[in-house]
Amino acid sequence: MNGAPAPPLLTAGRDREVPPRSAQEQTPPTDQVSDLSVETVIEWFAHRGRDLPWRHEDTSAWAVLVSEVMLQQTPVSRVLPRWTEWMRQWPTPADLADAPTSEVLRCWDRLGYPRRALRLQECARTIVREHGGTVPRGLDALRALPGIGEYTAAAVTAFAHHDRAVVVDTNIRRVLARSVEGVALPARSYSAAERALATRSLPAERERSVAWNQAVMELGALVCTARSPRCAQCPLAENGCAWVADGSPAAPVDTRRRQTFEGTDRQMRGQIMAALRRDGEVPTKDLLALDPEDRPRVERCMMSLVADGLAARTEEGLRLP
DNA sequence: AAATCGGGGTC
DNA sequence: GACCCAGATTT
Repeated sequence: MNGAPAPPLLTAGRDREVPPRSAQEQTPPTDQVSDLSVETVIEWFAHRGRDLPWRHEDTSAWAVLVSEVMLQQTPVSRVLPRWTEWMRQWPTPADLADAPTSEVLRCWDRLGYPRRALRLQECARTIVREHGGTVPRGLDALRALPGIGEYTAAAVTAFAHHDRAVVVDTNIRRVLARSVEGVALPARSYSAAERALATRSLPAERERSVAWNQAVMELGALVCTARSPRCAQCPLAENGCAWVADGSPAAPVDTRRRQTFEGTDRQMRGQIMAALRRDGEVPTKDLLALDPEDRPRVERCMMSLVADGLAARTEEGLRLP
């Protein structure tokens, strides 16, 4: 555990400003979150942190895992009602394992990336089959579960099992990029240098590490936000934030452009899934009407949904699996 | 390393 | 209209 050799400490993101260091420098880098900052952020969280249901003491490890999967690329506000209904219907892994997949996909509703719902059910089945129905401990065992990657395995370890783990999500990346590196935004892709920074910023003591993970993530979600950070309310602003100390320099303009959603297969798949959730079964002719101009696109998306296990073929068209 | 995978709120 | 959101998986 944590046995991986530390990546080169001086590698920085492509678009990072890094103070020049000589190549033969021997001393370990000091750029990390100070003990005082850790205390300050944990204290801030105690007063300003949100009261989210999956943070309650009596919430099961499984319920925490479900929340983490739902929160992958999905804002808290949209997860809240879906998580509540989901946990009411399927409180344990065994409950979800036995549920009809069509109902699972309907309850997932419009959370997006519905393959997450399929993987969550597969995850439940694996937990029942291989772990006696209880969420396993340990990063390796968690990572082996469907739909559980590096982040979610660490989050479940920290927030469900209350063990020490290096949690790095988009919020934590941003807080560390600003407060330690002094840059407005982290690079688009997650680097080994960032993992190393998060690792050396994590308090050694178990209980404090859990509190830090929770608190710094919340700070990124509520204060150190991507668009217009509320530095006036930030406990780090006058307490060592490198970005504020630097005069809050703007992020370099990003010339790359993201794929527009309109007209993509993703949008079409979403429309087909919406129709299936509503009617259960939909004739092909009705699906083709979703884009009369581009029949190949509709057929391609129907094929991919079947291949993903999100839909099944009927004589007429598609139905929920 | 890059592409793909939803959907909606927000600026 | 572009960006963002407690990422994972595949190529």
